[in-house]
Amino acid sequence: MPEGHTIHRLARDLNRDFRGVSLTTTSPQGRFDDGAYELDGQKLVRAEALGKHLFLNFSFAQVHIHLGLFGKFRRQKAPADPPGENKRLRLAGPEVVWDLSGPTVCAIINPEEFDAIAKRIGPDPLRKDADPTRFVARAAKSPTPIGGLLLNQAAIAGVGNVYRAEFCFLAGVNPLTPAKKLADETAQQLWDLSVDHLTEGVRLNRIVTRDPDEVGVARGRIKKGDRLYVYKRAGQPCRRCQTPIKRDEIANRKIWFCPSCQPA
DNA sequence: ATAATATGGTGAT
DNA sequence: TCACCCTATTATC
Repeated sequence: MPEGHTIHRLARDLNRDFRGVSLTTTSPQGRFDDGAYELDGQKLVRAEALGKHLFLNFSFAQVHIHLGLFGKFRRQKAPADPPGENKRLRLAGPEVVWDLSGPTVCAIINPEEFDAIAKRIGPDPLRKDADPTRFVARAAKSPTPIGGLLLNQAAIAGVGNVYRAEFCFLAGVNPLTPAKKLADETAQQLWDLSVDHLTEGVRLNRIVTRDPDEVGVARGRIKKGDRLYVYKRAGQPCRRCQTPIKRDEIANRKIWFCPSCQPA
């Protein structure tokens, strides 16, 4: 399940497999039949990620994909298994096949629609063209809890529920703190954390915020269950101070924090 | 076998 | 703030 790193990694992997390749496209599920028919036989010019949005730029069409909470892309070497019931889109090249299931969005869009999305979302820490001052300035004005602002894709694009909780911990910030009460330096620190950790997320294709030195192995070798500081660890001891981790809710989503390392 | 849960987002109220 | 959409995996009976 996807935060921004997943989508950027996907764009990279799809480019490696399919950039410049003519693809056979089908919608085994049938819910994207028209689109798949239109794309069929076109070359993938480039896959690109903007926050949690994925764009597949074909020779004569652009596809917008958003995985939502459930969406997945899976890769197989050809020859591929027969597609199951729930494949919205199959992209088949001569050597590799990618299947998309469960997306919130999978649609052909026009340039105006692309521009509208690009304009709507905030700076993306995984993009070189991102402007962090937009995030810092917005935080300085926002009465929203910082734990909520970090989930707002118009404020910072690509951060999800795992990273938002982990970044607040790493910055020593209580997630309920109104964003505008934070020093600009703290907002900037949250931005810097997002750049570092999302980049690591792309590299590892997984979320690992834990300091490898604490565990004594490389970040990529940290075992499941040891990779995060607070996410889904309610009641368990803080990895830094042993205080039991607390759970709360911000913006309809659960969030976890250490009441001692992240005081109100 | 069935229920609960999940790294997301939209649109109505 | 809430209901709802999308699917797969894990937990509970």
